[in-house]
Amino acid sequence: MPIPTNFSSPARVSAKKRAFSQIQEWIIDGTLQPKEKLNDADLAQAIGVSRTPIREALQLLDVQGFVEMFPGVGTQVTSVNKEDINKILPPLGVLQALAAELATQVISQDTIDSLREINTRFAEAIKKGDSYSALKQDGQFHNIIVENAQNQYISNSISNLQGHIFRLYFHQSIILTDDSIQEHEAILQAFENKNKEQAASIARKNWIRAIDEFYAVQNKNENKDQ
Amino acid sequence: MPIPTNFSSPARVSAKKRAFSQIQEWIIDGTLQPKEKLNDADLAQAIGVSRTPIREALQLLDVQGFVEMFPGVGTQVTSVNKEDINKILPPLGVLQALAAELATQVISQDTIDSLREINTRFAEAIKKGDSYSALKQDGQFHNIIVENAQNQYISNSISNLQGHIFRLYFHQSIILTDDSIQEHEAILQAFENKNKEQAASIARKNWIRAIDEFYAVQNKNENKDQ
DNA sequence: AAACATTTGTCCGTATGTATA
DNA sequence: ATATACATACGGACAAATGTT
Repeated sequence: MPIPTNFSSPARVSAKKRAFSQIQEWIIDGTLQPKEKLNDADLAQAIGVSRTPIREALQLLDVQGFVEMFPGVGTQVTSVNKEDINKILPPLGVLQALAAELATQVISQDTIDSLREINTRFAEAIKKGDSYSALKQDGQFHNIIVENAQNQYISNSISNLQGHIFRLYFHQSIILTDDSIQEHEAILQAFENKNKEQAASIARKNWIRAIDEFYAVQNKNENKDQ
Repeated sequence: MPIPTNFSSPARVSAKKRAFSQIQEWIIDGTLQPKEKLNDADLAQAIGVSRTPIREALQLLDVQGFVEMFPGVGTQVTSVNKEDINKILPPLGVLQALAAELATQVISQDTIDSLREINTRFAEAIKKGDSYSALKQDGQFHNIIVENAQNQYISNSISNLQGHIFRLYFHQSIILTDDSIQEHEAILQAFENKNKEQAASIARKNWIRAIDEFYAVQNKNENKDQ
């Protein structure tokens, strides 16, 4: 009997991309733990491809900072220091602020309206305590702004950082509070007023504030941090 | 006769890294022209390695935006629109500003002194009209600041953008003027005064100003720009 | 300290898929 | 439209390098 190839492939997707998405997902959701050593042969067998696409995927993950490759030695999942939130949010904040500033000049009222809808769903998710959904809505909100900035260099830089944010979420280092709801609305009003400085300022604050909140929660949950 | 492999390898370096550096250099200096189609086999022969490290190098260059890979079709050097300077400098500016802000709190007087020396060499290069040397000194100046910010996420984002700046230089889209000399000194003084807001503000201005100068030169050299 | 075992880095062959005649 | 030629994506094997007993 001939081998039933492509028995259940919903869409044409390269082995490399499959490997990349799968490994990234495993890292973000914690299936692959920080510091865990990655063996390409094992991964190849697990995902059902050869070592080549695995290696290629790992190199991309290396560039994005999800794994660390030591040439000739091995590859391991990068450690996720919770304090990294202090390192990720500032650059993400200034880039998002820049994106908001640029978007101000070109964003349409239609887009602003749909952003407002997203913010409504975001608010609902927060109220329900569905933090995963909240994070996704929040991500979509900001992604639309970034798209409107129409700058590939900004998009690339931001998307690299975003992956790490999601990962920190799965490590319970990030919380989203209802302060964000009002800030989102304030950004939208700045858009409507074509006030780019204000849009940038609020956008940056919106990201930086998460650092303080992170530590507030840390101190509440733990007697001592360090 | 056996093939004399590694006839002149000064240091142990992987084939992949050699391929990456070489191809990137060729793209930046214009040996490989924008829109030029890249063939793995040809590159492999030219560099003296097999196709695998070539492919791996091309994927990294793809992530960095130097080449564009069309799966199953081919790989080509990305086109370099001179207007891209408008897109690269703003994110680079805000990231460099952030780096300067963070560096302010930790930079030592020794480091400031050596930055001052670099700025002197930068000034000399400008006076001599040696724009390549000027660009390198300028790059080193800012790299030291970035290192002092001690934030890997910022460093990564910046280094991605920096490569494109160098490439634009080779396409005659970038000029450095002596305004930068004073601005560098102003940044150093802000460091000495521990004034992080000022350091950030000047650093950003230092990068953004290049956009205006670019257009000033454009308008001087051309009668009309599109 | 030396030989072993494991894993990585590299090579090259092949098949799938794309563009062209 | 079919067939042809070609480049790419992937697979599997070898060899160099590491660290381990």
